[in-house]
Amino acid sequence: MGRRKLEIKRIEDKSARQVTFTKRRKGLLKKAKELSVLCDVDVGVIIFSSRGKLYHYCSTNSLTEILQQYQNCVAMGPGAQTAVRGMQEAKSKYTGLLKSGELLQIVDRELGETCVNNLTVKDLVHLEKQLEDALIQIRATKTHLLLDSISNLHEKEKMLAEEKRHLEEKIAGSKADGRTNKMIMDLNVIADSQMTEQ
Amino acid sequence: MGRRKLEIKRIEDKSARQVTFTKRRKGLLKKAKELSVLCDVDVGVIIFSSRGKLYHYCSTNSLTEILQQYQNCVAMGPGAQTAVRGMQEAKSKYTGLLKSGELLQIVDRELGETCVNNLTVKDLVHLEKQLEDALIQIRATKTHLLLDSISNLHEKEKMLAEEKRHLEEKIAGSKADGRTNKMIMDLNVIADSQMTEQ
DNA sequence: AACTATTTATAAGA
DNA sequence: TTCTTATAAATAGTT
Repeated sequence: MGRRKLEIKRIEDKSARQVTFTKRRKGLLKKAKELSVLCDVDVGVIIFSSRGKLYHYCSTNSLTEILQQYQNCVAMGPGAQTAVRGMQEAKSKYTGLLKSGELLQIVDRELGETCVNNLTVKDLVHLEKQLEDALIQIRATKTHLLLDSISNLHEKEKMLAEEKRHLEEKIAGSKADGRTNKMIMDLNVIADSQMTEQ
Repeated sequence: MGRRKLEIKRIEDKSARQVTFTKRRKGLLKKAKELSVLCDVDVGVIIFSSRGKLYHYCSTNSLTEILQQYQNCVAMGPGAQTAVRGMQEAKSKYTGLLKSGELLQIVDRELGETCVNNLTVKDLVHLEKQLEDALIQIRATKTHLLLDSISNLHEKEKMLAEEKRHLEEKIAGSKADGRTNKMIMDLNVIADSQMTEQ
């Protein structure tokens, strides 16, 4: 839908790709919202730009809610072990920010012009303060990240423990009164209803 | 985009809602795919029908991978946001060197952005190291500048002391044999040469 | 960042 | 339902 028909393959021109990304990202999020409103369904969209910036839409309060539904449905099924591997791949794929000391280059550029620029001790004290403030912020962020990560892991641990308990109860129940056949029948009914649903 | 403009609110007629759901679901998943291919980004879409049936699209092998990335980002949520806000305040306080806080802008760009950025602890450690290196360099330059300044002052002190000694000698001499006029001429010559010197 | 010529998506009709 | 078609919406290339 534009001046020309566009072939669906990676746009090589970086600038054009960025423009298209902005336009289509907006379009996708809008359509997700419309779908959820018009049809009264839960929708979640997650977009990671190549530089790792996140954009998302979620019809409910938190995407986490939808993700949990999703993980209940799917992650339990085929391969839950691949999750960890996938995460590590994603991490190593990340090229890292401020590649090859962009920051130092800037400082160098400023300091290199010292003679011409008539940089004073006062200027340096100022610059020093800026860097110290930046460091403090970085460290605060890092600390928060670590603490949040830890509490997140604790949450997960609790959830898993609870799930385990539930499963154990179910197993104990089915062993106790021989309802195995009934259970299988019920599952088939569920499967059929999902197959006929559009 | 149909025969009529459609208001974006829940479609009450169940049958019409179902038809629209089918069409728009297909459209959304198609657009998600196009976005990921055209712009080379990771995209995940999750749709739960009102009856709990799941539809999804994922640009990578498994949605789980994307979800992990997402949870990495969100995990740092509130804490990081506070840090970012603090950063922005700090930034607005500074003008001067690195015009309009170029340095902090850069750190800000990397750290802040929207509510989320795919920053890991590793990234922060990297950024921290860069800032520390920059600080070391700033301080070295400052020290150098201060030492230079001090030795410069010592030089000047020596020179002035020597001049003083010369002048005293001359005064002593002129008192002895009445060469006062010649001495004044010599001082004028010195003053002129200093004014034309760059 | 706007514009506009086209393509694409889709609401209603058959 | 599925197919068709008129129309709205999205957007590619341009300025």
